Amino acid sequence: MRWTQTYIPTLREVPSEAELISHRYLLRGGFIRKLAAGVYIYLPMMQRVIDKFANIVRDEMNKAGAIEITMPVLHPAEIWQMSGRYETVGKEQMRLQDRHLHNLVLGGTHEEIVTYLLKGEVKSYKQLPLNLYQIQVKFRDEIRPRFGLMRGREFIMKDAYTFDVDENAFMVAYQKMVDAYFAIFRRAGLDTRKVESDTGAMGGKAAHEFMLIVDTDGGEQTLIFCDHCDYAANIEKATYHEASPPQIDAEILPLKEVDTPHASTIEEVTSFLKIDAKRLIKTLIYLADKKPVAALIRGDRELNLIKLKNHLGANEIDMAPAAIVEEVTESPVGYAGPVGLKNIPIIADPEVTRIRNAVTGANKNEKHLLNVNIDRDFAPSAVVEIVNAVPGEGCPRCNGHLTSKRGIEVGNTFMLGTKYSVSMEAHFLDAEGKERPFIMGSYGIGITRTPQAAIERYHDDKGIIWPKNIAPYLVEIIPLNYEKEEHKQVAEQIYQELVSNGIDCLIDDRLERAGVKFNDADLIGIPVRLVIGDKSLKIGKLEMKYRGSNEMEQVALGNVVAAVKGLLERIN
RNA sequence: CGGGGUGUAGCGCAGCCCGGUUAGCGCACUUGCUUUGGGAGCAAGGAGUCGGAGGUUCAAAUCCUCUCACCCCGACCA
Repeated sequence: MRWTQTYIPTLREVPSEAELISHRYLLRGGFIRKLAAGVYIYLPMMQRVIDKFANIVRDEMNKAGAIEITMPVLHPAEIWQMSGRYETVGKEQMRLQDRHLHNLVLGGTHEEIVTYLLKGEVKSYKQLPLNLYQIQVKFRDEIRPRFGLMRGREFIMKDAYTFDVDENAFMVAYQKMVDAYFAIFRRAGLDTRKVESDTGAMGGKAAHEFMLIVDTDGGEQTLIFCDHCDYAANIEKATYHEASPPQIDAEILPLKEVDTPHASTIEEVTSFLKIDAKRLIKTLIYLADKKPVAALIRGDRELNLIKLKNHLGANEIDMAPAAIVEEVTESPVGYAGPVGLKNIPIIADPEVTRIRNAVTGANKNEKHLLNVNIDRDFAPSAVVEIVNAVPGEGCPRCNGHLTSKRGIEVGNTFMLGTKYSVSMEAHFLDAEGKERPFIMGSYGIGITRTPQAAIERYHDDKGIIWPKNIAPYLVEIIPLNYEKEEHKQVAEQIYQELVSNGIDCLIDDRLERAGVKFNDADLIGIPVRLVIGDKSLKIGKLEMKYRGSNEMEQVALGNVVAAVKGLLERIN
């Protein structure tokens, strides 16, 4: 392709809206333009990246036995009512009405639609297993779209759905998808990690996420790894055992109320009373589906809202507003404690039950209680782990210790079980003629998000460094002065040679100065750069350079195709 | 949803407090000449409903009210 015949509107200045480096380069490099919050136009360069990645996905999915279909984006609301998700997915779902005032939704995922499809079609175990997938636009009305393609309201996703006769068959299908995912990301030049994750609104028994580890601000998820075994989990899901439990007092002491003027935060209380935060019980008041609950965690821990939400089986969970806290605790915010707390469920983290002679709020203004003890002074209604795992603590699986990294989710896999087949009554007849629900799985890959994640992972201060297999072009030819007949002729000849050898090639045939071309080339990040200029032309050569390194190599004009192929072999 | 902020030429911004010529600057764009291995120089030029609506005033980008859009932070604190 010729630069002058395609459309690559690079920008010199940084658009003010972009925060993440990858988002900036997408805008500056002329890959995307914003139409509305979380809604983007994919320009020619982005289109090529999307096509290349989608083709890798398609190829590996096909190899794994999945079959491509295309389902509608527009769904009747009734189908979502069948599974019950119309009520539970909430405001993330885009909803609209047609001229007949019929309720419709724009699909953010397609479990209901495939299940509905197969419900009427697949009636025998002989027709299974089945794995259907599609690559198409999805809509999710995100609370806060941001970071460009990373969290958009409209985006492209590959979603696959498996249907199996039983648990064993399902595990085979699931593992096939996991293997396919690793193959896909490896081909795209991305080293991903599989982590355990929360199932969220999708439901089902278990789930995994495929994470690209990054060390930039783009790492939207916190991940927990074991330094010894292969335990890996999203912080939402990660669990742990205490590596060095605090010492427990020998004696249970009598309850005592003390004044703690102006000390309402953990820090203020611990420094005022000169105690370790590990002795403190933090009492947090939440509203779970509008009903107040108290969560007790140790003073040095962080609450894990998802764990709490899952335990309660709530759809929505929010911090209680001050007025509710005051009503429930009969005291100003900052002095809540479990002793004497009436009429609301008290969920305690297991660590809390192991503190002897703890410190808590007294449910009175500027007062705390000392020597609080479980059973004698309060009784939790449930004891469940509701705090975040912390680096340094013990691995739940082995003797190792936990560490933490940041990552970007590029794919996910869900073990759905029979959630959808049962609720939507999608059954088949097994070999004994018995009616059974499908065992299902669903599998997503962010087609537009993954390339941005790749940029977040592979870039320098001049621009993108595309992995070769998702790069918009493999080679960029830069004739330094296209007006010079010799530069032009050599460039054109090399271009023809490469193209006829099936190598994706972009030639910068603009009448721009060298500096402009170099800077744009660095920005758009095409892996191999061929520079044609007087210096090396004098000796019958051109210059070849990989975008990811500073080393330049001179290549004889007659040997360019072989040299380019050789270089492409060696790079990511 | 809560808090903060921004809307002025394609992009990045100044002007707004303290109302007063034809609303500026840089980049980009057009034309000409020179230049030509890391974002060229000079000259001439084109381009703006000052986000929208209403109001105050002799006079509004500037003050007031409403509204829309977008960005950032938060929703980890009892």
